[in-house]
Amino acid sequence: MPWEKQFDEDKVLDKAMRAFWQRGFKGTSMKDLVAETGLNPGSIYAAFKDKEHLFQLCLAKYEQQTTQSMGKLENTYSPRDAILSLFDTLIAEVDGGGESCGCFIMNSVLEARPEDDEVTQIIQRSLAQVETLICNLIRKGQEVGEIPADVDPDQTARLIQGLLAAARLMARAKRDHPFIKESREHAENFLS
Amino acid sequence: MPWEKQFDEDKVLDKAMRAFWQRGFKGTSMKDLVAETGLNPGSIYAAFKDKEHLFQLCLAKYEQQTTQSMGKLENTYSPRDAILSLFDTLIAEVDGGGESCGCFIMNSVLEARPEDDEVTQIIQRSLAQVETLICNLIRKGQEVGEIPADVDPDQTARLIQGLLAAARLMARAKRDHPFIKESREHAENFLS
DNA sequence: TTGAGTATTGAATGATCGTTCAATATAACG
DNA sequence: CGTTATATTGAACGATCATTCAATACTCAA
Repeated sequence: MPWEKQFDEDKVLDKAMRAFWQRGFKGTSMKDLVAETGLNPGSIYAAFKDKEHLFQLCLAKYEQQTTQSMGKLENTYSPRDAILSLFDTLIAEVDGGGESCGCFIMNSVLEARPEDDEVTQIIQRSLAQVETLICNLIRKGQEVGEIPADVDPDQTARLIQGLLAAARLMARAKRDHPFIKESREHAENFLS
Repeated sequence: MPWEKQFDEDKVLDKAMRAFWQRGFKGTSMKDLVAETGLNPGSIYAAFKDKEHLFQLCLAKYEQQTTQSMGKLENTYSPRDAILSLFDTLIAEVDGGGESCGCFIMNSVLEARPEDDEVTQIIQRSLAQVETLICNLIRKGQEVGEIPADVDPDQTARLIQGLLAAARLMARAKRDHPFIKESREHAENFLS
C-alpha cells in the first residue's frame, strides 16, 4: 500500500497562515511558502491544489482558531472581562514590541476583490460569527448584572468589533498610537 | 528648445491614484497603469521614476486632496455637522450602490511593510493631520456651544477617526453592514 | 531650413510569478 | 525480493512582472 505523508498537514497550514497573515495573498509568493513550510512546490500543489485554495484554507483555519480561542475566554473570564481581554491582548502585543499583524480576516477584506466569492463568504461568515460571540457575551454579562441592561447587545457587539478592528489598524500604522489604549477605555464605557 | 509634455501630469497622477486606491500597490500592475493612464511605460518612467515613487506621489496627492476637502467642509457646515458629514458621505456611497474603496491611506496601512519608511511616514503624517482637523472641528463646536464642553477633543477626534475607519472597512466587507449607519449614530452620541 | 534637445514609443529585457511533470524515493503487499 | 501505488523532488514551463532603451517624433532657436 502507499506511502504516508511525510509532513503534518496542519502544521504546514499554520505556517502558511502566518505568512499570508503577515504579508497578504499577493505579498506572499509561492517561493516564500516553499521556504517557510519546508515543502517543495509539487508537494504543496499535491496537498492543497493551488495558492488560491491554500489561502482559503488558511483563512478558514484562522476563522476556526479565532472562534475557539474566544470560546475559551468565555470559560476563564467573566463576560465583561472576556470582551475587554480582546483589547488587552492587542495592547500586550504592541507593548511587547512584537509586530502586530492585525486580524487576518480584516487584512483580507482590503485585498479581496468583490468577485472573489469564496473569500468574500469566509470573511462575511467570520465577521458575523465574531459579532455573535461578542453579542452572547454581552447578554451573559447582562444576566449576571455585570453589564447594564439598557445596552443593545447586537449594536454594541458591532461597535466593539469595529473599535477592535480600528485599534488593530492603528497599531499597524503606529505601534504606540494612543487610540489603541483608548479603545479599551471606550469599550469599558460602553459596557457600564 | 525642447518639446513640452503631451499629457497633464496631474490628471495622470489622478488616474494612477484611483487605480492604486481600488486595487492596492501589488494589485495594480504597470500594464494596468499603462492602460488606465493612456501613457506608455517609458513615459511613465520618464515622468515618475518608477512604480514605487509613483505610488508615493499618489499617496501624497490623496493626503493633500483629503486635507483640502475637509477644509471645505469647515466652510459649508457647522463644526458638528462637518464631522457627521464624513459619515454621511460614506453612507451615501454605499446606498448609491457604487463600490466604496475605503480610505486610500488606511488601505495602504495593511499593504505597507514596516521597513518602507517613505510610505510609513506619509501614512503617519496623514493620520495625524486628519486627527488634528477633526480635533479642531470639535474645539470650534465647543466654542459655538454645539458640542458639550466636557468631551476631550483629542481623544474624541481619534475615536471618530477610528469609527470612520472601521465603518469603511465594514463597508468593503459587506456593503449593507449595519455598523456603517450605526457608526454615524455613535458619533452623534459622542458629540452630545 | 536645419540642428539641437527633449518627449514619446513600444518592443525587448531579465526577474519573478504560479504551476506542472517526469524522475525518483519510499512503504506495504504478495 | 519484486511489484504496486503513492509521495516527494526540483528543474523547467509559460505568463506576467517592473523596467530599459534604441529608434522615432516633435518643437523651437538659430
